Amino acid sequence: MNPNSNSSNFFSKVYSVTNLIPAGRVTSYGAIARFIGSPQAARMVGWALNSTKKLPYWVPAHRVVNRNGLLTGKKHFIGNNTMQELLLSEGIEVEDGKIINFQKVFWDPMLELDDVIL
DNA sequence: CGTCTGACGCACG
DNA sequence: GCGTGCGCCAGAC
Repeated sequence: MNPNSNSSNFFSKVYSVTNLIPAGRVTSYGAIARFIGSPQAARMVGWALNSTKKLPYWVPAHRVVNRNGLLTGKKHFIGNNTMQELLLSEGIEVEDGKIINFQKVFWDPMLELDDVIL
């Protein structure tokens, strides 16, 4: 874990937090960005997750959506519906590329990892 | 080294 | 409540 030596600390934090997202829960790019200390770098979170495709280990990038619970990054997965399928398989209700009970399944690292220092 | 782009988020109208 | 514009940070050209 934490193979950050290669990448910037920013990326490694994104990977670490994303890996801590429990199955059946999701979080947002902005939430991660805030947690790692760059609240205005939400776009970079997505950028970092995009590069997880080439990482030697698995990162549950499908558990990260935008603040509206919209699966904005689904087109970056192998198939057009891969992201939604993965979420559905974890018990997350998704309809037309959007998480239904987003507020219910939302996992905020600021609250769950408030005692964790990356 | 300058410029464009992008899995976002927020302010405005 | 919805569409548009702008700023953010890092990487690719």
